[in-house]
Amino acid sequence: MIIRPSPSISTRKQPKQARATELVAAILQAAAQVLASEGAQRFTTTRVAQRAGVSVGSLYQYFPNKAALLFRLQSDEWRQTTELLCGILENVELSPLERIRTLVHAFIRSECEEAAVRGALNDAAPLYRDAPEAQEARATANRTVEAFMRETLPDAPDTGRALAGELIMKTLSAVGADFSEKERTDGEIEAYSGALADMFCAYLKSLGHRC
Amino acid sequence: MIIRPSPSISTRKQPKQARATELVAAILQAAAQVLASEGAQRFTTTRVAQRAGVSVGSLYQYFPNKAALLFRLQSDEWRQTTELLCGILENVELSPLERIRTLVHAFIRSECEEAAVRGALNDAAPLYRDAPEAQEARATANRTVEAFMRETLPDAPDTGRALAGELIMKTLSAVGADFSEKERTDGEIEAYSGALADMFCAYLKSLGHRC
DNA sequence: GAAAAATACGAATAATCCTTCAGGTTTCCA
DNA sequence: TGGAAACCTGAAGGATTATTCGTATTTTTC
Repeated sequence: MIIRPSPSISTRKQPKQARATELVAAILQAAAQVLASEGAQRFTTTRVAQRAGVSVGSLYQYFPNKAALLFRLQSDEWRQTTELLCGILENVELSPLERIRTLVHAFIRSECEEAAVRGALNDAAPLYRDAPEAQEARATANRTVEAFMRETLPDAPDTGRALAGELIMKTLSAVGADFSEKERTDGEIEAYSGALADMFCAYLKSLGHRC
Repeated sequence: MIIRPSPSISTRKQPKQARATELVAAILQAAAQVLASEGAQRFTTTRVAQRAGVSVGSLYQYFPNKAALLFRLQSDEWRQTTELLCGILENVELSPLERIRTLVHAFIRSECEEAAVRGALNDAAPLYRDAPEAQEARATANRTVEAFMRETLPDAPDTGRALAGELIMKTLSAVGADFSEKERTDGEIEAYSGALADMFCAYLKSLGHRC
């Protein structure tokens, strides 16, 4: 059993003036660039500051430590992805299975668009994933999926439904991360997300979804 | 695009005397212990040597660098898992779908048995995964799966079959890794591997497997 | 039993990195 | 306009780590 000291990620200070806001934005942008071009291994607060054209000290005024900076990047990605996916899930014009298909496609494509950043962010996950903030973010995502599953499988027993939701979500995120580790062509993305959607649909049908 | 210098992992020297063989064994055992108890972050050659009761210098006589030691651990796990799974895939007394079910269960269980080591090994993957040796190991695994898929889906077109095989393999390994990140009860393992097998079977059936 | 080969040792090296802090600059507001 | 608050700086501290290499010990060989 691994016990990692959960890094304190609480924000240190909020920018109040315009220049500070710009500075934070510059740092975040630089951080993503460093992550993408140098990898998680060489992701360094000094390097980020240098790339942003500011001093390290400034960085530490708005991020208490390196983990906080990484978590912020991850958090922003999450928010972006969540919005994308929720929009699809709530689109009542599509049947549940069509929504799944659309969702898988959108997710895989979005993962591949910034493959380098997301891959490196994944490699760095041990640094921030045990923070309470990160755990709560995952819990929120779970609830959305659960609601969708209730709609898709109204007759299935609660436990089976919850399990199916968890499985689909885990599969999507884990396989998406793995898939986006290499650069992919549009054709590959199309084929892969199609197959993944096929698998999910076949599974849901077998669980009693009436189509 | 991330370009990592691929760490040279070629073996440095083979133990020729009995004491050297024992030393290597002690190092490997200690390495697994350190990985499990301290995590990838604090996995250090010095710490491994200390735990093994030998000197760091001795470690570096049989492993050219830290990555090589990690890769050796991963490699041993792979060999072990591969043997387990091949045994199941070649069991002609079971139908293909029964084999899938058995395989998924065995794999998930095996992942969970040494969850701590495998999880940490995963976290450390960036250090060794780009080595040519690691890439070749993955290629070998692919061929086994392909052979099985040919048997399971004799009528499907080649491209679709290859994709399905890749998808199932990726899903299994990615989801297994994610699932084993927390400690699991036997019940959870049973339920989860059952659901995963259900999903694979439903998918294969939808692809035209006659059952 | 002595030379050679293999093995073991571990202090020292060289490099990297996170984070702080004392002191200067800019912006705000009354 | 002047003081307070916010902001920015970057050299330096403190800590960790991967790896080497000169030396000492053990085993093998002849």
